[in-house]
Amino acid sequence: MPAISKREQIISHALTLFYQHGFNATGIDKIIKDAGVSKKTLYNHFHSKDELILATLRKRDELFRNNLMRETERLGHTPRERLSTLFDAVHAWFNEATFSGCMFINASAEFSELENPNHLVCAEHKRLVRDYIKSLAQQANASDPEELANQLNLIIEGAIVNAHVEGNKDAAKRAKVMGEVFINMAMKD
Amino acid sequence: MPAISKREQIISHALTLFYQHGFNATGIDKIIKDAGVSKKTLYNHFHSKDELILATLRKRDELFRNNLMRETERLGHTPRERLSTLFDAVHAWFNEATFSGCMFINASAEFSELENPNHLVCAEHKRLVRDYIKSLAQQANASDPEELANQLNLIIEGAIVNAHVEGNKDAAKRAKVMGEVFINMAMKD
DNA sequence: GACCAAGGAAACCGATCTGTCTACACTTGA
DNA sequence: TCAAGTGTAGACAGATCGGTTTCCTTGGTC
Repeated sequence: MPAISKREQIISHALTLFYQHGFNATGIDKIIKDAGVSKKTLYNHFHSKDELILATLRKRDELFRNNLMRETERLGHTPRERLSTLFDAVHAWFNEATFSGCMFINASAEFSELENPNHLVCAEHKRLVRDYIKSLAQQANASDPEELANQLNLIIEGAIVNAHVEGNKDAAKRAKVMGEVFINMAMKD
Repeated sequence: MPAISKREQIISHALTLFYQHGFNATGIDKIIKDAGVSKKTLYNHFHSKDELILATLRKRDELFRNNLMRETERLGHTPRERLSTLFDAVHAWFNEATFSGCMFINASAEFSELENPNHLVCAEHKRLVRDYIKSLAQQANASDPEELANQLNLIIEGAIVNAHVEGNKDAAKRAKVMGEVFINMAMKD
């Protein structure tokens, strides 16, 4: 058993390539070349490119949410603070050198039918992120945690679009100010 | 001179195909088949697929903004009202049968480098939409029209993502409620 | 009637796509 | 020692990609 399994190796490189160049634009040959595996090995682990895409999206969901939660909780110590530092974590993400938008928004663009399995994973990811925000809102005793989560999530989505389409690296700062408005509204009553 | 020029005919069909299936996933052969023109004709009017994509995005920008402005102004009669009916126009868009997200967000996903000409047109489109909102905010005597436009725009972007990725047809309703908060804040002082 | 630009149909080009297959090397456990 | 499993390298298949070219028709215009 190698230190990193071939499967993980393939997913890891596919992740980078799909994220930077898109799904349709990234060929299998490029993936196996970067990952340093043979085509046979890839097709031993994944029956098709689509299956690889699915596995890649699932991996990205895991990595992304873990990172978001870790950063949010590292920067803020009370639930109330964390509703705010959520935006700081997002800000840090926007300013990573490899930032290329939200992989799930990007995937939804290429697999636009809602029933498409790849698209479904994207919707699921968005739901899970919102669930996390909701749990923070609940711990902070917001008046309507679900609605606050929906609002903050929507603001973050808007900031992501702003950051990616227009290259606005400060999109999260405005989003934070806007978010505070709703956080305060949900706290005072 | 035909009623509809071949050029417009090609752009029109390319628009539908690119919007529904994406840019990389849509082949030239499919476009010429749908448009009912020969490949020769297409390459007489456009030197490359990329040039066609660029022309298609420009056309979409024109059509989209005209429609957004028309609907917004049909539904609201004062500038203040129109800041609000903007969201109703967006709501109607989300509920069109062919809704498939924002074509410019989608294009930015496939052409992710900011310097890519196709991506630049997307950024320009977003700027123009924001300029329109800003002009409404100015007419409504908002305290900081530019900032209000940035805020409402960000909320709309978030709603678009919500509507497309998760298929939430009511995303614009929440966005409207959220938008009103900032509109009221910018009006009272 | 002569000319010409525009378009249509389709062959063709080289490249690339996803996916399959063969041949061979290496490790590991029985 | 041998069999099985896993890997590599890479040829190959068949389709499709963007794009070029050839040949032919059509519809004006002088």
